[in-house]
Amino acid sequence: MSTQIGVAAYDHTSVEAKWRRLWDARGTNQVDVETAQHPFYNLTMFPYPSAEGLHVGHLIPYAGADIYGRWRRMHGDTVFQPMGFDSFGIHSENYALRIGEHPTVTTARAIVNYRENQLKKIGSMFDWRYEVATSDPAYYRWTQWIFLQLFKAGLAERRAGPVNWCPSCLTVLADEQVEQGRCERCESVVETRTLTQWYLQITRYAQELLDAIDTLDWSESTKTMQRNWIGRSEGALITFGLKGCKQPDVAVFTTRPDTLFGATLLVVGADHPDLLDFVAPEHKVEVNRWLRTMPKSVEPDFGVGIALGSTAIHPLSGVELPVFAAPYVISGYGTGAIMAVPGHDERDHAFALAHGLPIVEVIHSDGVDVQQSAYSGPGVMIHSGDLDGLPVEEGKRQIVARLQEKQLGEVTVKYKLRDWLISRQRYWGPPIPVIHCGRCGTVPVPEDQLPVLLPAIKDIRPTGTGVSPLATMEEWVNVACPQCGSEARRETDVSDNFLDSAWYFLRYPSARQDDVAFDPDLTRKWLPVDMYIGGNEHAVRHLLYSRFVMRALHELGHVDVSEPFTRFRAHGLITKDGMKMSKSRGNVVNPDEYIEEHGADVFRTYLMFLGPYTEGGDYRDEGIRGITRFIERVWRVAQTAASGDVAEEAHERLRHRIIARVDADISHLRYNTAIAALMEFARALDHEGAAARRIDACTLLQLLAPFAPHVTEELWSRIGEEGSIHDSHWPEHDPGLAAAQRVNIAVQINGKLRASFDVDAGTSGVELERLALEVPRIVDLLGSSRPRKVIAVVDRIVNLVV
RNA sequence: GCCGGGGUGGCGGAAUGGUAGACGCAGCGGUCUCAAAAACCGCCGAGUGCAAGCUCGUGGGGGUUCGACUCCCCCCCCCGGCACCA
Repeated sequence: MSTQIGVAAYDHTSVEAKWRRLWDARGTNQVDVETAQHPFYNLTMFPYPSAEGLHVGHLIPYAGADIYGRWRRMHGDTVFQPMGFDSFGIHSENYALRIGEHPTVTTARAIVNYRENQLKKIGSMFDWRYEVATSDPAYYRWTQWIFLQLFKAGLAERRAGPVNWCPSCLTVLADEQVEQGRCERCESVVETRTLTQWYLQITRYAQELLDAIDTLDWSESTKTMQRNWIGRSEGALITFGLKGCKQPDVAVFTTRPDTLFGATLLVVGADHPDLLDFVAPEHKVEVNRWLRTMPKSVEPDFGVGIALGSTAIHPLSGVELPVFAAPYVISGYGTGAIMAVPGHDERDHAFALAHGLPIVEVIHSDGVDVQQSAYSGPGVMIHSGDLDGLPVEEGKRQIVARLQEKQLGEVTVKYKLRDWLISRQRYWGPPIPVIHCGRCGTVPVPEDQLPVLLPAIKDIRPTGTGVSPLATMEEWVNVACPQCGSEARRETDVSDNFLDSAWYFLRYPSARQDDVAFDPDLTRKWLPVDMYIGGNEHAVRHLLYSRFVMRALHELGHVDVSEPFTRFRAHGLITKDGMKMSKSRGNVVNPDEYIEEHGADVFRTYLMFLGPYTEGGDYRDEGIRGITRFIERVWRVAQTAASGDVAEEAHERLRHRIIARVDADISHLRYNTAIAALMEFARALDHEGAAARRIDACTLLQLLAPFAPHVTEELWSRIGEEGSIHDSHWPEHDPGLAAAQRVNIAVQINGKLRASFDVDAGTSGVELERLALEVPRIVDLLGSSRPRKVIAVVDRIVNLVV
C-alpha cells in the first residue's frame, strides 16, 4: 500500500532550480509597494557580508521569517520581505586589511557571494529589487542626511570626554563594545583616552524609550534586556559641604537616602575630570603619584583608594567625614561621587575594611551583623536620631524631606543609558557630514551636496593617533566653508556602523527612489514593521538605536509613528556540541553543503524541527534523514491520491483538525510542532494510498508550503492545480469540525490511573461518573467500597476518591 | 553578584492543573530481496511478574490539590544577558 510504482523519485536539485528560475521569471515574489492592499512588512535582520559566508546561525532567522511571511501571504496579505547588506563597518574593514585588499573590492565580492550563492538558494521570497547595501553611496547619502537632521535638532553634539580606546583596533569603542574591560572584537584590554567625539543624545529619550517598551509586542526577554540597559533608578541627590579643598561642596546620588546617617566617608571616582579640586593642597603630590601608579585591572578591587585630605560635612548631623578617591566609583554615572555607607553596601563595606574606617549600622534587622557583612535588605532605622524606628521606605521620604528644607537634597532619577558615541577613527564608514570652519564653527554640509563621498584611499590602515585615515587626504580635507567661504576642514571621522542599521527598515520600501531617504506615502503604508525576527544579540544596541532614531524622526515630523517594530521575536540560539557557533571555536556549520545534498526544503524544515523556534537547540546531523523521508512521503502521497473527493465526515474532521493545529502553531512560531502535525497527516494519507482524498493531499501541500516552498510548488503543478501554491488561499477550517467527536476518558482511583473508556465528546460529568462506575475493572477494584467523592471533568477524566 | 530562559527516555523534543514521553533520530524485530541497501510495518522509560497487572519515574527537597512536568517555597546544575551603575 505504501510503496507505489509509477512515481518517479524526488530529485530536489532539479526541482528547486526549476522553481527558482520560474519564480524569478514570473515575478512570483515581487511586491508592488505602492498598490498593496493588505501590506505586511516582514523583516529579518540583514547580514554583514563577511568572507566566511552565511552559516546556519543566519539561516534560522531567514527560514523562520520566510515561513511566517509565506503563511501571512496565504492568509491574503501582501508580504514585503526585503533583504540587504550591512556592509560598512570595522568587521568588513578588518577583513580587508587582513587579506590586503581594499574593502570596496572585498565587500562587493562578498555581497555577490551572499546573494547569488547563498541567499537565493534558501527558498526565501526576497524581493531583490529593494536590496540595500549600507556602503553604497546611494544609501549612505541618506545615513548622512539622517545625521544632519539629528544635528539640526540639537541631538548630535561634539564634546570631549573619556572614551574607550582599543590599542589593537586603534579606534574608539562605544561602551557597549567593551566586554569586561576588553575589546569585543580583539579582546585587548581597553584604555581610557580623552578625545573630542560626536555623541547622539539618546539619553534625552531615556524615559520615553523605557515607557514605550510596555506598548511593544516583543519577546519578553528582549524587553527585559532593554529595560535593564536603560537602567532607571530612583533616588536622591544629597549635597555635602567640603572643607580643605577647592571644591566648595559636592552632590552625591544614592538610592538609599535612608542610610544617610550610616555614611562614614565620601568617595569620588578616581577618573573624575575635576578630581584635583577635591584634594587638599598638601595631598596633591601624593594623589598625583597614586593616580599615575594606580594598577589598571579588569577585575574590580574595592580596596583600592586614597584619602584626599579634605573632609565632607554631613548635611544633617554636621559630622565631618573623610573624602577618598577610588576607581570603584565611576565618574560617568550619577554625579561621579558617592556617600559610602559601609554597613549597608557591600562595596563600601570592603572599602571601609581595607582602610580601617568605621562601619555603622543604621538599618536594623534581627540576626544581622553589619560588621561581618553589609546588609541591604529591609529593616528599621537606628542610630539616625529622631528617625529611629522608621521602616526603610518611610525613612527615605523623611530624610529627603528634611534635606529639601535645607536645600541640600532632592528626589531624582538616574539612568545607566549613556549617550551614543558615534565617532570612529576608521576608514570604512560614512564620513560624518560636517565642516569645521575657524569662523563659523561646526557647519553641516548642505543637504544638496550629499553624499560626502568616502574618498578612495589606498592605505586605509588606522593611524593610531586618534584621527581617521581620511585626515591624510589633504585635498579632500581642505574645503571652503559652505557658509562664509573661507578655508575650512572636513570632519574626518566616520560614523558608527550601528547608525547605518538604525534606519535601514525605513529605506527598503523606498529603495528604488533616489530623491528621498524614505517616501512619505510608502512609509505611511509600510511602517511600522509588522514582524521583525532576529537574534537577541541585537536586543539592546541595534533595536534601541533604531527606536531612538525613529522617535527622533517622528518628533521632527519625518515619520508618523514613533516605534519602528510593532512585533519582534527573538529566535533561539543554535549551538553546536553545546557551544555557541563561532569561527574561533571551529564549530561553524556551513549550510551550503547541506542544501546541496538534501535540498533547501529539507534543510529549512529540518532546522525548524530541531526544537522550539524561540528557544533554539543544538545542531546535529542525525535526524535530517527523518525530514527527507517525510518530504519523500509527501512526494508519493500527493501523486498517488485519488483524483476524486469524497465528502466523508471522519476524513473531513481530521483535515480540519490538522489545519487548526498547523495554523495556530505557525502563528506562535511553534514550527516544530506544526511539522509534527504534518508528519502525522502525511502518514495517515500514505496509509490510504490511492484511496486518499485529493482535497486531503491539497491541504497537506498547502500547509507544508511555507516550510518547503519548492517541492510543494512542484507537486501543486503536477496534480494539476492552477497558479502558484504560494498564491493559493490557506485552507479554512471550521472549529466545530476540528474538535474531536469521540474522546477517551481516564478513570482514576485516588489519582492513580486504573482504566479508560471512549465516549462522545461533551458527555456530561454525571454521565461520565455513571459510566466510570460500570467499567468492570473499576467495579473489581472498588469492591464493596463506595467512592467518598467523585471528580468528573468533561472530555478528560473521572477521579474516584475512596 | 543581579536579571532572563531552561533541566522530561539512549538522543532532539511533546504535554502549562486532568491518561507523561506526541513527532523525529538511534536501536531491536519483521516484510520485500539470491543477498544487501533503500523503502515500508511493528516494538521501544525503569523495575517486577507466566500473565492481567503492580510499583517507581519529568534536577534535589518540602508544600498546595481529588489530581502537579505544570502552581508555591528552599536548594543544585546548565545556557544567555548585564556587571564597581551607588
